[in-house]
Amino acid sequence: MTPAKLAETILAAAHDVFAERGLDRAVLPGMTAVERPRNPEHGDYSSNLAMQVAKRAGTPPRELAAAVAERLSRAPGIKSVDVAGPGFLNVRLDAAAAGELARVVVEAGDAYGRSAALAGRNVNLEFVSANPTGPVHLGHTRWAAVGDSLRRILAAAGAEVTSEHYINDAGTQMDRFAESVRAAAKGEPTPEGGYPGEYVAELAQQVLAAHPDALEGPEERQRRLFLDEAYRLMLAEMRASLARFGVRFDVWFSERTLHDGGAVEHALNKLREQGHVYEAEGAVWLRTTDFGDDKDRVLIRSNGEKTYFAADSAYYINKRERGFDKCIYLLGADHHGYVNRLRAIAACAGDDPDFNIEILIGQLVSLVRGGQPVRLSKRAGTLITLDEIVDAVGVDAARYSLARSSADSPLTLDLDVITRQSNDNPVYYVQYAHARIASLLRNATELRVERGTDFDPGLLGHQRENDLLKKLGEFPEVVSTAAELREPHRVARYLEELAGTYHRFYDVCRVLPQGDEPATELTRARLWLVEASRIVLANGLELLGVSAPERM
RNA sequence: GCGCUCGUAGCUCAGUGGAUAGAGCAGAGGACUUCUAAUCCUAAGGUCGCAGGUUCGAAUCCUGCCGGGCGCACCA
Repeated sequence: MTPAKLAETILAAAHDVFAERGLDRAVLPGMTAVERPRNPEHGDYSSNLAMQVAKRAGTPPRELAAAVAERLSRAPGIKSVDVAGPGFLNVRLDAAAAGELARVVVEAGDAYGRSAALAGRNVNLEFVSANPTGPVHLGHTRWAAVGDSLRRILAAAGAEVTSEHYINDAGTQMDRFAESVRAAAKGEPTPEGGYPGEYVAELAQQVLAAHPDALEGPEERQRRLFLDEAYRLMLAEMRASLARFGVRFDVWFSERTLHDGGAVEHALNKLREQGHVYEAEGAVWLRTTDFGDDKDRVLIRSNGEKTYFAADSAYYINKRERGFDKCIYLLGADHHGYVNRLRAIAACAGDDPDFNIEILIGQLVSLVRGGQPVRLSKRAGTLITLDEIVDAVGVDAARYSLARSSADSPLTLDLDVITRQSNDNPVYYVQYAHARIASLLRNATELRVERGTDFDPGLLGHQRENDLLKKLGEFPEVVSTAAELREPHRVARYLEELAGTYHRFYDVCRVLPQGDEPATELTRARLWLVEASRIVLANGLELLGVSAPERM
């Protein structure tokens, strides 16, 4: 029996009790969930339903709980129901009902954990959106890992997801970048306000290699050539770095196309129609203060140039017109000042800022090495790139360590630890559980022991088997909760718990026959449980973009 | 100054109002004739930043204070 099924059964029992006693059934919630008590004395599952509704039902919680318990204990698959504390219902399942879960998981396979929780949602998920003026670096990496996992998790919860990377390829920063590359090609120092990094010199060499005459001809031709070539090379490098990190972007959206295609004009007109645009001091403004921003924002400067904010507005409106009902932005805490103005764009466009736009703010990653904080700076050359991180620890360890903690919490990475690639990273604990299972299954094949088409779930009655079954049963809810709360780290934490539960099972429950012993029904039942465990570990790791190794 | 955000074990972090606050790592002790010991078991480790409040119940919600990070452009 799955937790969801049990919750339904409990709710049904409560409905019966309410009907019997003539209580108002509207007091009961439409859905309820069961918890897994930490203390094993509190049963396999517990429900606080009676306490939640007692007050409004006008019945003491313990009395209500006792009545529900009496009915519930007669339901199939239920071994016992106790009322405890202020009104908890503590439920134990039959071994057979619990063991059935192994079948549910194995038969679902890859699909175990998927749901329709967010079905019908058409989501645009924007993250990273690094400027194409430098390599993807550590500052972006957390959002790459978290964003891509979120993409996978939202999709698993049934949402239609498009991941998107915005390219700020218009404006003066691009010109400064191109001029920095050109200066490097000429062997000149970096211009004022330009980009000094080593990568700039490398780009310069690449441009010269492809175009030996790049520094000849009219100034304007040179500028254009360096702009086009440096941009093309830099963008290709960014795409390669992110692809190597396992991050998929469905759309790379160029800011230039907004300007060239008239989308900015179109957006301005739309905002005007909604009545939130005005002119003052020679500039054109959006009255974002109508919707919680602390000051109005300029769309067109008095010199006629459109602001970055105008492009942001156009981009949002463009997304909505492409059919996305939810636009999610993943931003670092250094951009939290944009939250109100972005929400105001949605409101000014006539949308619901509490539904159509969602801005997730993540805390920044800081670094220590040798116990000393490391400050990252493009200028000082202490930038750490995504490629360097992957070279040092590999994709799995990097993605996992960034995705396993809540984006809300400031993260401190110790470079000494992370580059040591030791067991300090819990990813190995999880992966090892998968590799151990894969090894066991190889041995089973060698021994010609097969899982077969059926098994007796009642044989899975050992405490450690029960623990494992319960943990496997949690997975679908972990995924849907992670999707609803936009918190991929929940999947990682769950996998660590599952791996631990599996290791403890493995420690005391022999699966395969030893020596000349024959395979038994218990062997087969445990093979179903082991395969179910492998499936959930693999499905969970997939959601994090981390590999599930066959061997370690 | 205004605003946002974070504060939980020595370290890195979980804990969407529930029962005795958890994990990993580090440190102490134990288990290899191994279905992979990258594992398991035992013990130790806490003023959940501080002080009030809300309620049957608060690490969780509210207020104030303290401390860290970040942000406050007709910049991009």
